[in-house]
Amino acid sequence: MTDPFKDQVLARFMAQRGLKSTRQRGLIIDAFLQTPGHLSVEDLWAKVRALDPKVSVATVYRTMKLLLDCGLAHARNFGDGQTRYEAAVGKHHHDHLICTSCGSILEFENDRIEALQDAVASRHGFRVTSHKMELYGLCRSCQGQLESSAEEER
Amino acid sequence: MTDPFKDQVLARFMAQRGLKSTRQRGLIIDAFLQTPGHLSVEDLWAKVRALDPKVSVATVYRTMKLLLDCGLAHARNFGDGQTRYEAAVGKHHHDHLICTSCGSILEFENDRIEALQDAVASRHGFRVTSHKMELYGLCRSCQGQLESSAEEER
DNA sequence: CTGCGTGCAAAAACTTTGCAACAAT
DNA sequence: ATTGTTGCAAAGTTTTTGCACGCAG
Repeated sequence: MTDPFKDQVLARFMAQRGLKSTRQRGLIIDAFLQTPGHLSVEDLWAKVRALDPKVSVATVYRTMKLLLDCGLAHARNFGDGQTRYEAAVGKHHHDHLICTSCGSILEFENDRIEALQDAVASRHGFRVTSHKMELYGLCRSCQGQLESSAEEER
Repeated sequence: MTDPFKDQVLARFMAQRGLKSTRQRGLIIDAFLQTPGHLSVEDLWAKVRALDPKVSVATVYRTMKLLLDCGLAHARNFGDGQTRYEAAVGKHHHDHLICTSCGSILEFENDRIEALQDAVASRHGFRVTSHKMELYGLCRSCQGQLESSAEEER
């Protein structure tokens, strides 16, 4: 693993629970942490199999659950049938703009929104541990392609 | 159907596409629109079967896709394996606070957050058509219950 | 009539699990 | 040695589909 902080998070988590560090876990976790973006288990499995064709999907699923539990990964659901995973540490929290036409995903972060979220939550007595926010719409280029209908500039 | 507006939306949608109005669709759509909250297909199917035991799940799935397409329903994914549906019209847009301990869901709306979302989107050239936002954490009562267990340092 | 809609069962797609062999501590 | 881990295949879940029959327009 390249990042000493993640390394430590993981090491402590595993030590606390008596988990063992295996070759497969190493492969999967490295591949996951080194890949930016939103990976499905299928994606990740493909990457890992390139390094070791014997690793089974089950192990990938099990390892992702591990990363989820220790907070190094977040799960996302963008509406196609698959759960996608994203590295969670070493990167600011961010949310997503998703183009419903071409499927492209743009990330953004906005502290003011986060602050308002916390405010809303505490108003309801909640202690927020995580959140997700997705904005769906048309990206710039897809808007251009659908230009046939009249529209105003801003 | 009880709501003349939804009625019209649906009627127009179906007319445009040459879809037919059947007893099953009526049952399913009525049951759906009359139920507040976040229904899984299973939930909805149960309600419909109480009225007509012969309706199949397949029809429920097919009808929900219909409602999704015409904008009368929104799909949600709260992280358990099921897609949940929620009536979309005649109710302000709202977001969700989800308790990760007891699973309770609280709805809220916040115009300032919405305004910021739009601002962020247009800064990226997006035209937003919809969004979802979910805050995960502990609700008031679950915070109380977990008070006893001492917090490990991180 | 014509074609869309329905139920049923089979099939898909995605994830989880039981189990015996295996590896890390 | 002991105990957690893996691969494989079987089993679960949730959702989709093919088909022949039925029903709305």
